[in-house]
Formats: sequence, C-alpha cells, structure tokens
Amino acid sequence: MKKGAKISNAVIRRLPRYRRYLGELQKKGVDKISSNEFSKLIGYTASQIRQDLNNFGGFGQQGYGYNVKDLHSEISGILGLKNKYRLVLVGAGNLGHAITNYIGNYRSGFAVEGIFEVNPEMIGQTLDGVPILDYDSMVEFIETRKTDIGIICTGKESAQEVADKLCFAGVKGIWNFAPVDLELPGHVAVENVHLSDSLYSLVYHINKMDSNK
Amino acid sequence: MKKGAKISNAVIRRLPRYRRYLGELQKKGVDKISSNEFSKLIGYTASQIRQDLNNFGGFGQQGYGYNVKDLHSEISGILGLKNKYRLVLVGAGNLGHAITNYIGNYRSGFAVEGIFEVNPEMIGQTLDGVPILDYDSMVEFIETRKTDIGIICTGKESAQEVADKLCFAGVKGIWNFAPVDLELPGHVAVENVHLSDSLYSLVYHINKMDSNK
DNA sequence: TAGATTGTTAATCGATTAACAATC
DNA sequence: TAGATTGTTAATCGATTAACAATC
Repeated sequence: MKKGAKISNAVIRRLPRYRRYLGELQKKGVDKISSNEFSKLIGYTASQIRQDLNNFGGFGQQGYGYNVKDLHSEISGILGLKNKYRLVLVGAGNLGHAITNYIGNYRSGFAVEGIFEVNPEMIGQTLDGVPILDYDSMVEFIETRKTDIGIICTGKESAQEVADKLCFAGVKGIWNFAPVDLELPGHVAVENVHLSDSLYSLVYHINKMDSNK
Repeated sequence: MKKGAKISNAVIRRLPRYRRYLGELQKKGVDKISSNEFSKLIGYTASQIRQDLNNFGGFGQQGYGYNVKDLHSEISGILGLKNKYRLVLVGAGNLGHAITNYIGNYRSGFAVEGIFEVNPEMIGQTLDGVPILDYDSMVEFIETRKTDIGIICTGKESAQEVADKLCFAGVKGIWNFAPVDLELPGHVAVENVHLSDSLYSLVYHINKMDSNK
C-alpha cells in the first residue's frame, strides 16, 4: 500500500461496492476481469476503477486485467475485514434487534457481545443469543472485553451521552443510528446511518421526477 | 424556486441536515440565524450554506440573516415533506419490523399501509398495527391504494424481483435495504441503505486511525 | 444612514475522465 | 512479437470557497 497518501472518502465509499461485485463474480466462477468489463458491470468508468485501485497498489497485470479472487482479498485487507471485531449495542428496541440479528447472521468477523439497556424489564433477557445487560455496567464491560465498536440504537436525546460513555470506555469507532451528529474525540471514528435523511432524499427525487414529466 | 437548474446530489443530501438543525433551533426558540452562525453550528462553510440555499431561492434577508421558522418550512417544501406518502414494505423480518415501527412512530406524513410476505405463517398477523399480507396480492394493493413508495427489506436474492413488481405496480420510489444495486426504469427513484457498506467504511477508518498512531 | 449579511460572481480546489506510455 | 490492458500523467469537469457588490 502506498504510504502517506491520504485517500479521499469518495474512494473509501466505493471500496465495499467493488468488494461486493468481486464477491459475486467469484461466486459465479469468474477468474479475471478487466477494468473495462468491470466498468460495464458496476457502473463506474474504467478509468475511475483503475485510479481508485492504484491508490492502494498495483493489483492488476498489463494485458490481462485483474484476478478476481486476489482483488477481492486485497480490498478485504484494505478495509480491515481480515480482522475480528467485538461490538456492543446500546438500545434494545426494534432497530437494535434488527441490527443485532443482521450482524449475527450475515457478518462474519463481527460479533455483538452485549446489548445495553436502561429498561429494567429487558435486562437479563437475550436477543438472538446476545445478553441484554444493565447500561450502568457498560464501561466496565467494554474495558474488560476490549470492545472495538459501539452501535448506538437509542433515541436522539441520549445518543450523545451514550457516545461519550463509549469513548470514555475506549471503543475505536461508533456506528450511529440516532438522528444526531455526535461530537467525538478525533481518534474515534464514526459512521452515521441517518434513516430519515435517506428517506427525505428519496422523497425529493420522487417529486423532482414528477415535476419533470 | 429557480427553474431548470439541475441541483447536484451533494446539495440534496445536505438539505435534510439543514432542516434537522433548523428544527432544533426552532424548538429552542431561536428566531433568526446568519449563515455565519449556522456555519459554526452545522459545520459547513457559510459560503456553502448560502450557495446551497440559493439554488432554490433567496430565503434570507440582507443585513439580517435567515428566519429559522421560514427556512425550515421552505426546506420542508423543497424536499416534498408537506405531502403525504403511502408506503408498502416487503419482508416482515427484523429489519422490516424496525423500519415499520420507525416510520409509524417518528415520521408523520409517511404511512406504511401494508407489509408483504411470502411466509404463510406470518400472513394475517399485524406488525405495529400494519397488516401482513400475501406477497401475491401486492400489485393489486399498490394499484388500488396508489402507493407512492416501496420499501425492500428482503434478502438480496429476491430484491430485484420485488423491485420489478413494485415498479410494475406503479410506485414512484424504492427505499432499498437489500445489499444489491437494483436495475430500475428511469422514472422510479431509488435510495439505498447498504448497511454493510456503511459498517465496512467505519472499519476502514478505525484501522486507518490505528495506523496513524 | 451605517452596519450587517445576503446573493452572486470569480477563484480555487479536488475529483473524475481521458490519454498514452509502460509492460505483461 | 503483437495485442491487450494496466498504471500514471495530463486535461477536464464540478463542487467548494473566497470575495464583494447589492441591499435590507
């Protein structure tokens, strides 16, 4: 990997998509693909594909193209998907349930080890085999288990306070589903999933299309 | 609103965020805000805020700033949030449950009217008061109810087939939670929520930060 | 009116696309 | 070797930022 160069976020956001398509190709038994063929499939220009990949190294071979399996593996490595991650989730509501289930069933390498709640009626139960624990015990849990990632599935009112606690306890990243922009120390990564922003953006495009008729 | 000008997607994606902050300000009883004050709050440059807003019209007043309530209302109008939307959801799993619950409880103006499933054991039940119906009856339901938006909460295997059916039945937009890129006719809007892409992007940043230590 | 702040034009920056020499 | 396709530099395009005249 090229050292020092700072990669733009636009590139990073395309990597999982490259990886996804490469996974599908692999499943179909495709061995190699040229940037041109890949372009037709994934919808980015061949030029962009080559530029993107060359941020991280020369994974192709002139006159041949890219080896599908190797490239998939390289991108997995770049993203950090060859490591294991320990997670905790805060907020045992419907969304928390869905995310726990999603990770448990579909994301190998990621394990939700504890779900934290304030509602005493839920504490002690399990969700998809993951224990629901007292929110007050979260910091100690994270410190002991060396949790990597905290997932916030609370309402917006408590999200910042939860984030503060997660950071204090030492998580490296926060996956935030609450509709707020969290203030975090610079060394903690954050990724927001703002569902309503996404829905509103969809609605804008629906209306735009209508008005273009 | 300026006619004809095509607004970039980057601008559209900032609108919900502007609106969210304006809503908070309104709740706090703030009447007016300058682009400079807003900049400090929201983290975009004052210049960008003014540029963005002027894509749609001159909502401010020289020497004064922007009226919080009016601007909130204008942005709601631009996004199309003054209309009502009828939705259906496909896939009554955990994620479908969470999304139904989320829309029912937090998003006024949006109503999930039916949840469609293939699993016969679920058909006939309700989820948050919304009936779970036979997937085979979906097209007729959408045609009758003039459904605006279809939400796909199925696995990736069936997502495209569901999308085709939604389009055939006449929805204007699709909110897609399945990890695939759907092929849709040009007049149907789509918004993807690719959870794993989001998680992978987070993980990249976690590792990047580690390596910068 | 004077001061403040917008709306808008111009300058800059960054990301995408095109071109082509290197090379398998 | 000839053909194909990458890696990489250069050109273009678009988005962000800066500057300032207009105006409340």
